This record gives sequence, structure tokens and C-alpha cells, in this order.
Amino acid sequence: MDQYRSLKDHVYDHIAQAIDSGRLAGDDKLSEQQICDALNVSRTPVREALIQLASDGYLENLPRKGFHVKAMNEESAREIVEIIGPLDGRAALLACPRMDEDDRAQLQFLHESMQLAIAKSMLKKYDDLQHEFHDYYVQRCGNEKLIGYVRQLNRYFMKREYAHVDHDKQIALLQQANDEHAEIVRLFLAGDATALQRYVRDVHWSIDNAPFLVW
Amino acid sequence: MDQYRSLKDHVYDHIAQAIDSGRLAGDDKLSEQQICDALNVSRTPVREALIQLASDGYLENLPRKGFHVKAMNEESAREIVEIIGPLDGRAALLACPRMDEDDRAQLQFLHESMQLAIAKSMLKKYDDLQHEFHDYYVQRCGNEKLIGYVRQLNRYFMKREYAHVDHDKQIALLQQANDEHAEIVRLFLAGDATALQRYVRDVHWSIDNAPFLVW
DNA sequence: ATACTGTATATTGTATACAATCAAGAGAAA
DNA sequence: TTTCTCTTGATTGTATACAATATACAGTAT
Repeated sequence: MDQYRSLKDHVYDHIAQAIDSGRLAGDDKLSEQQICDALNVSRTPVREALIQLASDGYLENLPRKGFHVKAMNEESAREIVEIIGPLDGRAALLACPRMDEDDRAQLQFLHESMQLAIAKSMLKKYDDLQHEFHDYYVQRCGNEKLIGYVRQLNRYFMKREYAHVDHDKQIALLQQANDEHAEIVRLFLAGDATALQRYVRDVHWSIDNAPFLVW
Repeated sequence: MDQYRSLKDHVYDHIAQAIDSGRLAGDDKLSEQQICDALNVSRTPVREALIQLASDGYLENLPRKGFHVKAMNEESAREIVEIIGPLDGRAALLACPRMDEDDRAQLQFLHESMQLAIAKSMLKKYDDLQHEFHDYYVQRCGNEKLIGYVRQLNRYFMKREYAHVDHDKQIALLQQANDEHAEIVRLFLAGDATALQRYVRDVHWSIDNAPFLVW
């Protein structure tokens, strides 16, 4: 069963990846013609992909003036931080009773891997593992709509930059975050879904001391 | 300043309204040609609107087989109930410190109007007021992304049907809901944002005794 | 030099044309 | 009758053509 992928989907993935990888950023304007030339397709599938990307929050569409990449600014960062906690916490709550022994072992393994990454100052590695950690239980919450929301919100954390924070301070922040991961793992192991939700929502994603508000 | 509205937007509104109003429902298949004929436009803006509607959760797109209205079923209803509480609660938390005297008076007025609607057994009127009540503080939470999410989730509650519940039972459910609204108003007046968030999230939108899971 | 105006070019929005796939029905084989 | 295959028409996916608007730039007036 070879699953059909339209040119629209192909274009969609191409642009989405370019944005996620940071190759397209800021308020970059997208030229339809340029995309057509690059991918050897006509404007129809390109426009359809752009409309979908705009609907999914990747782009913005100024009527009669085209599409441009939605810039990350203070305001949208604040909006994301205000929402992610309740959603991630709810995902943890729902995932908790759906985890089996192997799942819990995976979470523990990821936590210890992150600790290793911190010890070796492998910041990028830590970042990847952190996403994998959160993704792991979100993917198992059994709520497709919730999974979609969290995925969309997390996209913005992909492009975080650490440049303007000095290295020691950065390590300290990661260590704090991973201590929280330890508690999250503990609550998953204990199977205390309610406490888990509260901890993820109110502590790990605390609006106040959000150490993740770093771009 | 006449703001430009493309044919795509026109088509989008047309279909969205047809779905919201219930004129299109179930798994109804949408014929592109039929829409073209009805609105006297070509397939291009129609397809663009359909793609956006699918991205916004109105429709589903089976490759090579077209678009059909996303049906409401047990599963998607459960998914919505699992998400709406944390989001609506967070919206209330954020809105609370942004409310002025007039806003609080509006909420109180809406609450009392709902009580009146219950007393007169005006179920449809109550429903409208309830939406207005929740919308009122959500619209003032200062988080556009959150507003969008709640709006999308609430679409599904628009088409709720009361038919299979007897009238007295229905009135009792509405009375309970409005008692909760009273508490919500009280917390808004008290300015206790934290308690408000908790109440909206854990009591009013409680997963367990969700009296709103009625289609 | 600066600001304005008109024109040429580029880009977006929409319509139409063509290609690929799907769905329905007729007819043949079991 | 049932099932299979083939064919035909309908529908979707893509390309191209055309129309409407926006952008850039040259030339002119101040």
C-alpha cells in the first residue's frame, strides 16, 4: 500500500522543514514563483500548501501581498508559555494510566540520558532528549487533538537560542529542569496522575520562573 | 478602508456557516463542483477554502476522494472534554486581572439572565447566554492563540442536542451549571484568579461529571 | 535634493484546461 | 444470482492563462 502524497503535501513538508530548521525565519517573505522553480511544480499546489501552512500557524498571509514567516516575538512567546503548561499537564494526566512497564523504563532512561548530557555539557543533545522526553508521554495521551496542539506549541521551542546566556548559568538551568524531570518520572512510576498533572502544569511549566522563555 | 475579502474567504465563510448552523453535518461529502455552481466561482478559490477548512478542523480530506464534514462522535467529544477545562480555566486566570468594574457587572448580568432563562424554561436562550458568558472572559484573556483554541473547541458545543433527555432533568442540569456560573462570577468579583482557574478547570469542566457530554 | 506622478514590471487572485484516478454500471463468466 | 472485468463518466490533482493589484523606478515639478 503505497500511500499517495500530493505535490501540495510535498511543498508543505519542504517549507515546514525549512522553517523548523531555521533556514527560513524572521519575517522572510515567501515568493510563490521561487518555490515553484525550486521544486519544479506549478503555483497551484504551492498556493494550496501556503494556505495550509498559514492555517497551521507557520505563516501569515497579508491579502494581496503574499505570505511571510510568522516571526517569534515577545508576545507570541508569552502566549505559548501561558498555554503550554495546562496542555502538557493534561497530556501527562491522560498518559499516566496508559503507560506500561517498558514506557516507564523509557522515561527513566531518557531522564538519565539528559543527566549524562548535562555532565558532558552537550547542550544540543540535551535539547533533543528533552523534546523526546516530553514527546514520549504526550504521544501516549490518547488524544489526537491534544497531541496536535502540543506539537504546534512546541515548534517554537525548537529554535531556542542559548547564545546570550553564559555557559555556567545555562548548565544550572538545565540541571534544574532535569531535576524536575526526575520528579515527573517519579510520579509516572508512582502512577499518581493527579499529582503528576499538577506538577507538570504548575511547577515544570510555571509561568513565573519560566526558564524556557529564552530566545 | 474597505477591507479586501477574497473569494476564498467568501467560500470559507459560506461552508463554515453551513456547518455551524447544522445545514451540513454527519459525514456529508462536499462536491467542489456543486459549491462552484452555488457561489458562481471557479474551483480554485473553492479548493483553497476547503483546504483551509480542513486545516481548521471543519473538514477531513481523503486523498483523491475529496472533502467531507468531520463527524462528531464519541471519541472526538471525549477529546474535546479532556482539553477544554485546562484551556478555559487558564483563560479565566488570565482574564481575571484584566477585568474592570463594567466587565464584572456584565458577567453578573449574564448569570442572572441565564437564571431567568431557566425559570422560563427557555433552553435555547440559556444556551446562547452561556456561550456569551464564557466568550466574555475568554475574549478578554489577552492571548489570541488561546482564544482561537477555545473558539475551535466550543464549535462542537454549538450543535448540542437535548432531545433525548427529559425536560425536568434538563432543567436540573442547567440549574447546576448556572450555580457553578454563580461561583465563577463570585471569584471574578473577588479577584481570586488562582481559585478561579482551579474552579473553572476542575469543577465546572470536570471530566467525570461532565453534564455537557450530550449530543 | 525631495516629493510627486505616471508607467512598466512583478506578484497575487481567479478561471480554465488538461491529466490522473475513482465510482458506477453494463455485460460476461461462474 | 453472484462476481468479475471493462468501459464510461465523474471527480480530484495539477498546470497554465488571464485579470487585478501592488511594487519599483524613471521623470518631472517644487
